[in-house]
Amino acid sequence: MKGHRRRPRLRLSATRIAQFAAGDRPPIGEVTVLPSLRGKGGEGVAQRQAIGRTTPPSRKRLSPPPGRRATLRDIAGALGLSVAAVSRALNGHPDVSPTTRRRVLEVARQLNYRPNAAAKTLVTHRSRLIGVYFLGQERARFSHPFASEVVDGLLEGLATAGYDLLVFGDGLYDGGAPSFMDLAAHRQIDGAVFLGLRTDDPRWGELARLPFPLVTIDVPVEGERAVSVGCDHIEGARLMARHLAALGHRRIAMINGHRWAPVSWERLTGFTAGLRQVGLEWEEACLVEGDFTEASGYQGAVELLRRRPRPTAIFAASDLMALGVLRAAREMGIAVPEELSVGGYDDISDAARASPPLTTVHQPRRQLGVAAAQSVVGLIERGHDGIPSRVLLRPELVVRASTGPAPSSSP
Amino acid sequence: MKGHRRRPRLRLSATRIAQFAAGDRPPIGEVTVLPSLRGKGGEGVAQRQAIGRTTPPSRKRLSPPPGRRATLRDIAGALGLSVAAVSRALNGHPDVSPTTRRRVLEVARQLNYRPNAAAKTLVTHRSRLIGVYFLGQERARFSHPFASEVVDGLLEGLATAGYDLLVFGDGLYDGGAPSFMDLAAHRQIDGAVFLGLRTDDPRWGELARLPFPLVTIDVPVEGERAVSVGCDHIEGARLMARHLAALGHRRIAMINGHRWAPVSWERLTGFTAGLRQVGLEWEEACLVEGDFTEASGYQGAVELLRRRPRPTAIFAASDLMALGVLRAAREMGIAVPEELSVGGYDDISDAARASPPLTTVHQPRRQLGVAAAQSVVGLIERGHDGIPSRVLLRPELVVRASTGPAPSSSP
DNA sequence: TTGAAAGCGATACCAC
DNA sequence: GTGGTATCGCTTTCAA
Repeated sequence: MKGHRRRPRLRLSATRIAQFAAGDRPPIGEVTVLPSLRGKGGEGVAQRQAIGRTTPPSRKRLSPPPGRRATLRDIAGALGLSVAAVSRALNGHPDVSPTTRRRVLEVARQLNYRPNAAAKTLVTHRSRLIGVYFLGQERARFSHPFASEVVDGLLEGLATAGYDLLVFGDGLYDGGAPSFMDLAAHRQIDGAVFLGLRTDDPRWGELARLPFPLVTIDVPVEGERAVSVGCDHIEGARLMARHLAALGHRRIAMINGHRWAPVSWERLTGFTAGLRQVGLEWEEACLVEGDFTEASGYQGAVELLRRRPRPTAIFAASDLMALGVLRAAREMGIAVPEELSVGGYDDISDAARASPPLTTVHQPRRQLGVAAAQSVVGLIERGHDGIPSRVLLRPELVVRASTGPAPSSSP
Repeated sequence: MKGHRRRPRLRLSATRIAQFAAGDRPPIGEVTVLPSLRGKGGEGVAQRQAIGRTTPPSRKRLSPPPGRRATLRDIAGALGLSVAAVSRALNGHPDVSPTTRRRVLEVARQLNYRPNAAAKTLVTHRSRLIGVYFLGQERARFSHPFASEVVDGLLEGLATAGYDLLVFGDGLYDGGAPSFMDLAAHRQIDGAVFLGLRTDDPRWGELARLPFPLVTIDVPVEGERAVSVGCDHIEGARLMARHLAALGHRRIAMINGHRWAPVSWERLTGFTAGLRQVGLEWEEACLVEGDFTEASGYQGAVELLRRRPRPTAIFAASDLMALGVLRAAREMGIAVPEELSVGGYDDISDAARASPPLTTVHQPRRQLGVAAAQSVVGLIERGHDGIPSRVLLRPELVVRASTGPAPSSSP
């Protein structure tokens, strides 16, 4: 491996931009490569010394070293200081004279200095990198309607705190599910966020030994170095139950998610509790188990809608499944909401645009991500003191056209 | 900074899992922290020597050093080799004896050795990190319907090649748009992918000086170290034009994206060319400029639908805008497709579920991402030889219910 | 084929 | 306050 780098040069033709702005044609950037090689080894040292000699601690305007980025040594050399002093000045240590700090900062700016994360990581054992694990989704990671917005919030929260995000995920690597630790070890991540973790994941035991803080979304985990962030799904499902009951429905069915997701248990619990609160009985027979996907919602609906007497309302534990229910109803010629009310969960963007628009339980997905970010960062930087071990955000019922009064007579 | 690390320990109660599987209650992981500190400094050296002494080159079963990850020195010590030899063996250099390599690999496995990316990056100046820049989207990054799936493909392609993905984006950092280089310099990324780059971005000139290969999505850029990946939008828009014309439409309007996106020019060009091919005239008056958002599509539609004679078909250069058109038509009491045909572009997931389902031009988004990944990696590892400077994927017309025969009489 | 040693760029300890 | 220096884990000459 050579370690050398070409430095490309791009010239964007301003005329072309102007032309395109005038609706004429699109701009084309032109990139040409100049053969200047990246300096290394002895050459680099020579350059550094040259900088030290030609620029004594004076007011001369400095410019970045050619062919490579400025380092602490460059700043130290230009100022006649030691790298140690420069490092302290740059990192805000108290034991630097104000004058020195000022001069260091100024030269750093002039040389366009940027700290080298790799070097920093090597010596501090801290990378300022957070790993996000997308679990149980073969292909849809960022394009998963629920996960994507959580990750958006996560990214925002982490950027604010000065952390970067690294993505891991099932199905991305050869040879089945790789160990969490293997993925993490290479990049020395400081913390991790888990999305879609199932309780039957063979690697559950591994979470044990992760040498960094972790946050799970929607999966309760107890411990000093772990935080779980999620919505209060018991409450969310309860809201839906009361809404349907208030509309006069009595034969209410539910299509739940799979049993390996803690949220399934929570939503079922909340839903049945809600029905019970208004004096309705819940029968096990009204429950069908899906897996959160559209297809499973469709299937579950077909099964439920063939029963006699037919349920007048179906609560699906995810919007995707609820969309499947709508499709099944449409195909079976059952009018929504006249003959059947349908409730979903998540409030994904498709929900509002479905026909009819879906009544659902809104989850503040972006805030979930932000909360997750704050939790990992808090755990990393301040330890578990003052960091809640569990963060529960409030879900909200969104009533749209897919639910309506119970039909007076049953088919 | 101490550099010390606690090692957490988590015990997952197996009974609880079983109970939950039985529908009883959800599993709770229990994490407890043991006070064993991470070794460093002198301590670490002592451990290493101990390993070297207690395990001479024998067949003894080795285990990872306690409290820290194994390093090359551990392997070397256990085998009585030099770190240099171990490094060469692990990296597949030819100048190692087969026996040595075998033994090194075996010990590495036993010690659960993982290379340290930071150390490697520091010396090789290669990080195996690719930066993806989300531009021009304040909040929706991963949750943007177009971008998310491209990034999914990108991630997949990169993982296959052994690269990781780092995310940058506008609005993530304080103080306005930061320089591309500033973001990249810190982490020493090996290459970059740009999404949503506008031709009026003040940082265009900066692309010039990026010291690594770059790929733009949907923005043509020429140069040895740059590749642009996208769809053939001229062709895509042409397909839509011919489809609408074939349905008998004569008064056809278009809502384009903003002029700072090269795709806008391409789609307009293709659309007018398509109309011309079938003998239709294109009037500038039929063009409204939006900005790809739903709101701008709505506005544009309101404007167009107030005109007399009213257009009988509208082509929106993005599905989001087309959804806005549908909303406008609905509010204005104009039936789609009976009185107005609507075409979109992108085939986002909402398109198929819209009512009526949207006729649109499908873009293979995931493949776009995969192609981008292959391009950056190719550029990095093999230089520009044999790497196409531009990759154009084929779009596809998807006909759904939002387009239909032109109404015989005009309102 | 292997080993010794010089860094890569930064931090932190210990003197002064 | 400041400087010298060992060190993080690894790659890469250069000798042996």
